[in-house]
Amino acid sequence: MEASLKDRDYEQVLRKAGVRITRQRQVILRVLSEASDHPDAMELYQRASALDSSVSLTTVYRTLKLLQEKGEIHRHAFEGGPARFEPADSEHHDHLIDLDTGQVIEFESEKIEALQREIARELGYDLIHHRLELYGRKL
Amino acid sequence: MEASLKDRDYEQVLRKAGVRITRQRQVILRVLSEASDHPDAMELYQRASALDSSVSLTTVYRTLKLLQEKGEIHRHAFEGGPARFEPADSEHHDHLIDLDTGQVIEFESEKIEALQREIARELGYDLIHHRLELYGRKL
DNA sequence: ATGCACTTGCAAATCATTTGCATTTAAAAG
DNA sequence: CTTTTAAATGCAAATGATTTGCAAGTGCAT
Repeated sequence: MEASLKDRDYEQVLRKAGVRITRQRQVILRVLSEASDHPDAMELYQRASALDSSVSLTTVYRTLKLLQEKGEIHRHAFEGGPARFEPADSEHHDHLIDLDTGQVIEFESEKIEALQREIARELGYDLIHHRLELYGRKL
Repeated sequence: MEASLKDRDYEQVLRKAGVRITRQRQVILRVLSEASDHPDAMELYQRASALDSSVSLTTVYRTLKLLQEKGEIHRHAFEGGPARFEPADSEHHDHLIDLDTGQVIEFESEKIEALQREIARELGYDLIHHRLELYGRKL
């Protein structure tokens, strides 16, 4: 299963950073790596505690923060709702949010990326990161 | 003063919408129209209550929501901080946030706008609105 | 002037997230 | 394997931003 491969990846990173691999963390890492949607903390908590009832929402939040700091996951605060998460392993991309369903669609545009860097530079800034979200409805 | 002109504008819109012009709202409208930075609710509350101590934070929030619904102001939830507001009268623009000072710089790029619409369409979506924020540091 | 629906301030509620603390546990050391 | 101990956990309470219930106050059409 690809999931266990990814789990291992997370664990390696965490171990290397001197972080203990607890039972709860294993479950959360598994759930995270199996998610292809962009779940929020509560959703992850529900999926995790279904596998192991000893997982608490607090630990989900703490683990998410940890992984975020290690750069293993990305946190997205989309409009009107809790933050949603996704593994960081894929290529950089931005998001289109379906206003009716909340579904998140990923896309990338090197043209836009380039324009952003150019604009920042023109304003005298070094672009550290950006947030580009499109909100739309199915045609 | 330009401020009083804008105040009047806000009042017209609100009156037309059947909204009562209270003393508190007048002060909040004035403070909003005089702001050229992008203040948050607490900042607006402080500026407003300095002019009229009867203004409460609750009313600031209620008025902001009201104006937002009428399309008179824009609310921006930038990363890591409370929402910030600005009058809606100017042209559409996006924002560059100085990571060190929190300063907000406005910019616009018709190229990026066009690309966004194009991307949404390619994904089968009608673009309703978007959020483009650049986070950077002075060169 | 008068009435009443709209507004207000305050306190309490909400929502997402974080933190304090006493208890448990991973995993390094022996 | 045991011991040791700093790190991690769950729970409850705290936070920060914003909203809401409610009793009291007030625009403004008549």
